[in-house]
Amino acid sequence: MSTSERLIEATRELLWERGYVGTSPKAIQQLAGAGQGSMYHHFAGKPDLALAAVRRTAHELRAAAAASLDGPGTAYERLAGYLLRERDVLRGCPVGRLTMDPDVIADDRLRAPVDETIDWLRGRLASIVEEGRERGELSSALVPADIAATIVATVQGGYVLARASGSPAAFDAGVRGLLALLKPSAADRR
Amino acid sequence: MSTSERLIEATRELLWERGYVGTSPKAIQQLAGAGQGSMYHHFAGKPDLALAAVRRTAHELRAAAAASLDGPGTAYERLAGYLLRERDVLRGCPVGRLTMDPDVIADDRLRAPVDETIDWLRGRLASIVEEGRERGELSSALVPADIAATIVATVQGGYVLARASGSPAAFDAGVRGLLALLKPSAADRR
DNA sequence: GTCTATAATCGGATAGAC
DNA sequence: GTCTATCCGATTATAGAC
Repeated sequence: MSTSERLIEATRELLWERGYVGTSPKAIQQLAGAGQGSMYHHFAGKPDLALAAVRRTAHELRAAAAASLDGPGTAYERLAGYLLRERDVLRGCPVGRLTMDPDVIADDRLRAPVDETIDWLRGRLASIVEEGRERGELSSALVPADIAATIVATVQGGYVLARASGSPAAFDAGVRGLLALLKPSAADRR
Repeated sequence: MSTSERLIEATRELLWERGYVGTSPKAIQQLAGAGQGSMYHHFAGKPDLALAAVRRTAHELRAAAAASLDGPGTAYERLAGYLLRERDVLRGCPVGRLTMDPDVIADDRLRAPVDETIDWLRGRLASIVEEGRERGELSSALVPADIAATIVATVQGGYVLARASGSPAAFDAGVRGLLALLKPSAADRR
């Protein structure tokens, strides 16, 4: 792996673990096994390197979500597949956690990939809910965009609950609760 | 207000805004209008001061939540009251945001008030869901502890969505979606 | 209780040799 | 491309005078 690659991967790791404010160039260099000069040769500075790292992480998250959401099955099954897919729950979401970083939110270039990823996910989930409604798999009373927001929020908030308690159990409980609420009732299958 | 009070209030403010890692003693002193010696006279150091600040914030959050949850009304109405109460959405949750701070999670003393607060909230919400089930106001198919986790997660995750997009709209959408899912259907009111 | 002085280390980067 | 040297301000304190 090239030095530039190692620097980006090290930055992704540290951003996930410690956030933007908590990640120093020195720590990145050590994890990447690269010297200072090397880092500043490949990247303009910390924000530049972070941008490359965040973009890559955002793309990967999108691909992983798409893998769950684009499969076969009813709308409910695909939503359940997404919600129940394996996650490193206690590490949290590598994209969502950046929203709590004031320096990320303050920088439009850094915030953009975060915003776009979450926005894309909401849109994708909304269209699945819409499909479910049309096919009578989900209650027609549901507003797709609202339910999509609820789903993404439950996942993002589930990480908060898990990290607060030090156990993934709370994340799982939140997901179970949501799936129970989404579950089509006999009345909806008309 | 005493110097010690001003230091705690300044720390609460900065922890909310910038997190633990992003908050320096110097910034606290400036915001509090206190000198270094003054701060180290009243508190042992940054962790000690942060602990005092976090405990107070946790207590206040609990009191605010209780005010919504202990009122009159049906279970659904009280849950809706809690979910729809006024919030400084773009600032996020002063307690929940701490879970993304590695130094807070690593320190048991700092994590404890966070864990206890969220745990208390989950319990309080679960008992309201349970009441609603017993009175036939909510579907008896719901598992109170799971729904409670879903509610807290939706709120915590709603902050993430809002901050990602730079607008409170996404938070509101998530809450609307959840309320629609919770809404008792004719079939449940038997 | 509060102030100023001092200090070791880190953060974030630039310069220039190799 | 990578390395070492250097820089300046911030971080997180401690010591001791007032």
